[in-house]
Amino acid sequence: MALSPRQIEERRTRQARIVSGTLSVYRSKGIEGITMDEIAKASGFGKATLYHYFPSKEEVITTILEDGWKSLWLEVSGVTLTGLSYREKLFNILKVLSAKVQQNPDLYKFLFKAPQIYPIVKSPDWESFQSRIYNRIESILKEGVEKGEFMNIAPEILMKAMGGIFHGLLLFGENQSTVHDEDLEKLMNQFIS
Amino acid sequence: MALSPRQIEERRTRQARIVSGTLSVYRSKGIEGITMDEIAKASGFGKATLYHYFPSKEEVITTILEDGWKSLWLEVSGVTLTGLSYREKLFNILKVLSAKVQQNPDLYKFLFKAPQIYPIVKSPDWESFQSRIYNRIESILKEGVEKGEFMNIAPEILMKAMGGIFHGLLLFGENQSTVHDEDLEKLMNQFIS
DNA sequence: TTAATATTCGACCGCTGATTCGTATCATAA
DNA sequence: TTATGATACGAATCAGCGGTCGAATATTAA
Repeated sequence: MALSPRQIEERRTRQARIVSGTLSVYRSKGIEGITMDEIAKASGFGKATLYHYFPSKEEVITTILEDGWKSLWLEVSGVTLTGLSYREKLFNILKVLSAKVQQNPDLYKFLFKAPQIYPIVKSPDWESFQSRIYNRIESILKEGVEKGEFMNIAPEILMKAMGGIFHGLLLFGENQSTVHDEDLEKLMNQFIS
Repeated sequence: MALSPRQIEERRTRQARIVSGTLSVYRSKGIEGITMDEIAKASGFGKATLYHYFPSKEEVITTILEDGWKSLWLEVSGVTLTGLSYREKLFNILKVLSAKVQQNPDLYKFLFKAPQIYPIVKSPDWESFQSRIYNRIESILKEGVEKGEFMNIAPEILMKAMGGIFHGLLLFGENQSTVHDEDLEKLMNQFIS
């Protein structure tokens, strides 16, 4: 018997509740503290019930990764770039990324930390979103360097350095005081040109 | 009965063998793959024997952290800074760090990754070495900014960004192609001034 | 030589955490 | 109203891992 629309809707709501419970466990107990018992407690279900909504813990994790990377990608892909200088293109992308990240830092910390700890996730769909983002940035860097708008250094290195700055500013340390667009822009401009 | 010098020496050798086995497990199986069974296999001892040389797994880990951070600090503290511009001071320090890190990337990846995963290591002696390094760099940044030699931005932010670059260039990704001093210098100069 | 100590190790113990079982209740289509 | 599936969950089960045990073998100070 097929599920009614309402039932499907409710299933989704409960899945979302579980996902959000998982993130709240992450927030309070760190990534090692994420156990099915804790997720159950935090999301208000019995432990066994979780398995009606996700086939495994891994699936909970990958759902978070996928939702997160996808939403970042949607943000990035929505940025209009036509008729802008490379510097502006780059900065516009970084700006939306930074806004998104700062609006829910724990989620985005999780996005970077989780894959280091649960290494071999089968069929990592989320990676495709991640690489779309990276590719878009990297190609801007590459063209910017070619056109002489950016400093003349191998684009891969530039990319790594950029990624590092982004990480350092937004995701490092406990108390990430908010980073303002002006600071970000200042640093990036300085860095890139 | 006290141990003879030779026995002490041999103990140390075996401890070193265990430490190095641990790092090789880390290299091949990642940080989650580090179990006492694996360490035993990799270092050529029976599991029980490990406990004659280290009281616990945690102690193996902290030994690695301590040795690593200490050796970084020794390198940094040996850099002469008198009579140099802030830019040169900074670059000289980064240069020795970079050399050290690139000469054994897995070890230094481990130095940064391990504390994220084994969070509450009692009496973390290694942290003192870490903070000595950070302090030395941060104070150069601070003075450089004050004296107007570096770009005018809050030194903490500069510090985070610097740390990020360093991470990004040297410790990120699987295939860290070697980063040459010239690139490092170019990036830093660009960035800082 | 011999008693004490150092060294070695596989098998076992206890715990933790993911997953499954068995069962009970609820909603709904026939 | 009743049979089927959806929902719920605490109690088992099972596996992996840190750490210990007990016994064997080597070394060495007397």
